[in-house]
Amino acid sequence: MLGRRVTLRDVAEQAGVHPSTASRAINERTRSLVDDQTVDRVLQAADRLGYRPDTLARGLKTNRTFTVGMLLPDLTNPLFPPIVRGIEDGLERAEYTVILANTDNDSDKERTVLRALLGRRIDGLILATAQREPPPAIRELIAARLPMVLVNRTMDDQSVSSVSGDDRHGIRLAVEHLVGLGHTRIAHVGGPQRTSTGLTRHDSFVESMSRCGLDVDADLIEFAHWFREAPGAEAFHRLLTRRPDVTAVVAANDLIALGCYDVLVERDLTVGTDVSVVGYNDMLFADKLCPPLTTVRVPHYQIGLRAAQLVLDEIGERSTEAVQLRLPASLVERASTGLPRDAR
Amino acid sequence: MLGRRVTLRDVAEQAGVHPSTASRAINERTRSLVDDQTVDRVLQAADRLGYRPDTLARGLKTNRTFTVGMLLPDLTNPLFPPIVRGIEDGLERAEYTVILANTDNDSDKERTVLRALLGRRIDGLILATAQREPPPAIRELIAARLPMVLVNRTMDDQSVSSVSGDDRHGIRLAVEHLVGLGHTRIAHVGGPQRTSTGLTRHDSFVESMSRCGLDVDADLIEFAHWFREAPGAEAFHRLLTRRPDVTAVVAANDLIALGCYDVLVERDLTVGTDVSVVGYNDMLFADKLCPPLTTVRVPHYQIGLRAAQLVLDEIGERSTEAVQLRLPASLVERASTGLPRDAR
DNA sequence: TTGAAAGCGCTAACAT
DNA sequence: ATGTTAGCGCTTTCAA
Repeated sequence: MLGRRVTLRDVAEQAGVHPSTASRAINERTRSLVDDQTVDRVLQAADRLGYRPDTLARGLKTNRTFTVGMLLPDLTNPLFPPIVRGIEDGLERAEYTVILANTDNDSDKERTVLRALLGRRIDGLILATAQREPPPAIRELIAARLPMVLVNRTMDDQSVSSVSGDDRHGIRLAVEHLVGLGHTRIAHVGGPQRTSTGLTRHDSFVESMSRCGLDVDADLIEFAHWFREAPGAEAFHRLLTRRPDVTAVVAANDLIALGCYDVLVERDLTVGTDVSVVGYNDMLFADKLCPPLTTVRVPHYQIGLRAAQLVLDEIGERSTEAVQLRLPASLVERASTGLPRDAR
Repeated sequence: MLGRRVTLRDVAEQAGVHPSTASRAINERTRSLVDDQTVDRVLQAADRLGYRPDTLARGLKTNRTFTVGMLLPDLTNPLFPPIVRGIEDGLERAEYTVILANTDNDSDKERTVLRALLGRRIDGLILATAQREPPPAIRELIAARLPMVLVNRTMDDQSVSSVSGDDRHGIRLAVEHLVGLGHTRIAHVGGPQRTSTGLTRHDSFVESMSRCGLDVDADLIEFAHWFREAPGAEAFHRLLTRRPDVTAVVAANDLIALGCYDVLVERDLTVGTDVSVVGYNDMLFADKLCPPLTTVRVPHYQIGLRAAQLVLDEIGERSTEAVQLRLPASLVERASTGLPRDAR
């Protein structure tokens, strides 16, 4: 099976035809050019020998590698596995595969891994690392019209397609849920504002509060440097020190919400009774946390699936319009939210 | 940058040398064959033009694709992201990349994706799906001497290298911890016995119990069909119905432990006080569960890292001996274990 | 309908 | 130290 690779020439020889004929017979697209009987002979020979087309050699000729690259901050962030899984499944039918590259939010590393991906002649790129303002390397690729799709984020320049959840609506659901419970002093721990997710969620928080007739004091908002537990905890710590009267907090994502949990526990406050917490993403095990986290569900697997389809479309046709897909978000109520403590 | 790819010929032309000279100058391994000044000229030209070697074309010639494949059941199982991340990081320095393929524990799918991987001429294979008895396709690859490394699992035939945690010791730590707390009626919800992990953990459970002077009644053991919550819950349900007197359970992994949580909650029993539960893996958020899970920590990232090194070694040298690497496991005590209820 | 020939971008023998 | 040549496995003109 590996001793020596079975090549198209071997198949052609077996079938008693020229390699180019064998190629035509094996490729679905060109099969109609070949006599039916010949097709049969070739296919049988291929089968008998266990022939497997060499994707690379084919790519060298056709200028297609059947590979897309994906840039993401870190696969161990629970947000990404379902997205990646969706992408993989979406690419599979087209016999495409994805090569992942973790950037660890480091722009040097991003450049390096991007370089490696381009060295492999990827046919397209999926970005989960997009900032609102793309770095020069990405800008160049856009200019060069490399098929590209953003997941979970958008760029200010909307000439690149994206698939994300409806963050504006999601945050509104979160705020309305808390207001419905009777909360009025609601805080927001936002994410980095250089990302569209951070910006949109913050923006929607402010808007939704106003819409509910609540003042949004600037003290009620603090930003985490990054969408992780520790920066979330730091931000919420600052906020709570300044405004110990808040009864609820909307976190920009679930990991930041976990950071808020830590701060509350440290201050001997009970999550859900003393202070309500809402997260964002409904990540894996959000339902198993202590207490189970009320959060906004985003269809991550679907996001990945649609992103795969979009990038395949762009690879297929030379000119598709950029689209901004926004999949619906929904609220999942669990035990981390409850009536405000002064209503008890 | 993409308009037309910069090729080695372009670089050679710029530098006023023959393409093969340019190739030698650019490749570190052959650089010494070229005059220093020429090297400089070539490197400068390459830099100026933004040349990036074409990994595929190179692979076609050298019979190396700088790619390894990885078969895993499902990336969204929290066990895998840290392992994959370790593999990716371990391969990076060698400019290798990994292509993931999810099998969903379906042997048909495994064959299909394996076929796709082989079509890409992977230089090696990392298996996270190993059963104790490998399927024929894998057996063929072993016979063909495709560099291969197992992660987190081993095969009965030890001719393939593997990297895993020390399951035998890990389970022993779990049992001793429970015995130390005073438990005597300790159950085990095992994993599938066709996997080495399932088998070893069960085996070590029996051995460790005996070593502690406790009888291992056959009723105290039940197996989950698979390492996930639902099968774990079903198994523990059967067990508890038969033996409601157990005060502690050692689960074959954390997800099975979560299944046990569900069963206990359903029966109005409190995890950690009514029944103690120990998991295995210390997966992401095991510390944030309700209650935080006592479990055995396995260094997954390190497992991935070492696996990457091993497969690179095997790819590099034509004949390395198979090794079975076992990295140390340790117990992490949290709130899901406590004194037996009859000791309170 | 099939064959011949060329070439994708690169590297490795061989020749100079 | 460098150039020449050939070819990895495949597809795609162009001819027949």
